[in-house]
Amino acid sequence: MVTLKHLAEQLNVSVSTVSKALHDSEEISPDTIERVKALAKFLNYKPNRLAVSLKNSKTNTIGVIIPNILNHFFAKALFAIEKEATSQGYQIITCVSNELQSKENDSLQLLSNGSVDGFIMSIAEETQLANKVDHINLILRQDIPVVLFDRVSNDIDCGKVIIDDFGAAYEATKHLLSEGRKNIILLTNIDELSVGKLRANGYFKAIEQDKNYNKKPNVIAINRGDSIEERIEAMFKADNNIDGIISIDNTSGVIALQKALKHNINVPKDLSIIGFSDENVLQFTDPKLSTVSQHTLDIGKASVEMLINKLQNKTTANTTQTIKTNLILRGTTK
Amino acid sequence: MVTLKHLAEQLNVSVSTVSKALHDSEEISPDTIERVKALAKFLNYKPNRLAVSLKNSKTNTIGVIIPNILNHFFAKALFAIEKEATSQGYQIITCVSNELQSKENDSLQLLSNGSVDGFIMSIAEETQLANKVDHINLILRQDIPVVLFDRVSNDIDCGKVIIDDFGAAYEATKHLLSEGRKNIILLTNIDELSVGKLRANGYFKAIEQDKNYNKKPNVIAINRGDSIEERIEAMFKADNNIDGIISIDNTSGVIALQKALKHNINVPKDLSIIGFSDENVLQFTDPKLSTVSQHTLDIGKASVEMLINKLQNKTTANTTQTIKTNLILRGTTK
DNA sequence: CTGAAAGCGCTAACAT
DNA sequence: ATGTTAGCGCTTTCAG
Repeated sequence: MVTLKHLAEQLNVSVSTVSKALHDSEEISPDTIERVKALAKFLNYKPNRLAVSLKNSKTNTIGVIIPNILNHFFAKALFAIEKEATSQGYQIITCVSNELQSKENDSLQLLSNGSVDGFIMSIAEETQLANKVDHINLILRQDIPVVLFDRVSNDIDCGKVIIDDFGAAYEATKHLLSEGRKNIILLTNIDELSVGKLRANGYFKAIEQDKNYNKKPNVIAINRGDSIEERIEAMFKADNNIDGIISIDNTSGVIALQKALKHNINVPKDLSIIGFSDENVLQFTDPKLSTVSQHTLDIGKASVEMLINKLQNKTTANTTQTIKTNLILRGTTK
Repeated sequence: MVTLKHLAEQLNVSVSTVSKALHDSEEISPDTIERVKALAKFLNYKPNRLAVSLKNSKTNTIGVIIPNILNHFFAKALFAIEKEATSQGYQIITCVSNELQSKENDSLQLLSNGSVDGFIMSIAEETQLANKVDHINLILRQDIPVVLFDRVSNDIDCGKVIIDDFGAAYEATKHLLSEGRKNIILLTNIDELSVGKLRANGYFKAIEQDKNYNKKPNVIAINRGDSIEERIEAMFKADNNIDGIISIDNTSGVIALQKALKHNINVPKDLSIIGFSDENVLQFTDPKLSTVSQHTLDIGKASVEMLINKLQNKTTANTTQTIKTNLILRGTTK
């Protein structure tokens, strides 16, 4: 590896002269600057990032901890985070918590030793269920900024990027009601997560407000480990008057659609379905699923911007940014 | 941040004593070791990774460059890489090339400055099309080990982890032939990639060897930007005697199945379909797609193992490891 | 058993 | 305009 010292020796100048020259310091003669740069280029000199970071006490690196990279929402968020971070001159170190609090804590510990300047993360399911967030607050207390996205906690005082989960589900339900649907099911496999609860509340509120709707809210919560397909099959068998489904996670909607078609239910004539965004599965269905679009790319981008602002002391307050969603009506709604 | 110096001052010993104590050096008295460790634990001391890396000239970090994180194959590979690396005490820094040679090169340059000990990567489409791999060879020449997985190049002399693409497609095609299929189409949207070519060759070979098969091989290559759905619709319209489809990428098979069902073709009675693995879409189809399973997790794991062996000088030769695939017959084959 | 000192590669205040 | 020096946090040789 080529170092400043190498360059200095070759050119018979001091290390500091070389360093200054490469930074276009006023102190150095144009002539020297040119010679230094020429040799640096020739030898493909690249400043050692570790040394620079150690010296400056900043790494230009962001630690990203996501619960599950095989979930398309998080993959997409990671994609956006990587893109925005790179464009702002930051690297990212990625860790996957696998929904486990222990792994989440390990990653936090592992990286909070000078490896990263701050964290962007979405809380593991286990952490959220137990609402044990001390490990994250510990990081904050070490003055390492954290930005939470999607899955957040009220017990953590930090920057947050979320969507209006309540409002999005409320609007989606209202749409189904406006179609005149009389038997609307809410389908969820994220019942215990903060976002799941908020979305369910949006559904409850919309139902409750509608004087003409006679049925009680009806939630089908699918637990981890349960077969989504079987639950949905059973649902259709148990009640053949379902005329509206709102799925608040990113898979059960597609599966419901597929099962409905298999049962020869006419979608959207006799049954409307609205899912929460996962655009990548849309190409696999016909008709195409109507969804609440989460603008995942915006969420990732906003998270990076918020963290970098913190890192560069442009912001000091902890704000919560709400990314707006929109209902995209495709083939599974009237 | 707590440093060795802090501990040393608190305990009235020297920095080197503290360092040695924390490493259980024989030179230090058990008593001192205990005191040092107790304080370190109390203050939650964590060695600064940058300093350690700088000192030791190794980072215990692997640079991972993948073409597209929204492709489920790569997301899964990344998942496996992260998992195995973590379990072996390595961190990963993730970069996404977005199939662009320029971004691939940027990442390589960015990280080859002491940030990582080695790379695991799959070549960007652009790089593979042009077969311009100098930027990768440049890294190798700097003695930074590289392991390539899935998309490789003969012009790069390094460790490689691949599947037997030729053999997998050959076997899959043979299976369709053994069912007595007489009009088998090969569907691909990765026509230009090395793996795509190899798989197509497997198909050609199987067809060629079968004396009873009268038709010529028939490849439908879908280009980037083309609508997969439209191409497949057109395919079914143009020829209503298709009785076998082998899809060698991880999406066109599912789409073909969906379109076939829409055209009321009886799968698998009148049409068999075999895809290349993308287990995550399986839950969305009925019948379930028969696939060549790529064992993506094994690919990721093997890549990490190969790289770490290189890093730890356990291996010196550049080997190519072939992960075996297997044909999983589900609902879309007889 | 413990400590001093050098050095990893870099930056920056402080000479000259 | 250029050089000297100190120091970021750590490890390790060598001296005591």
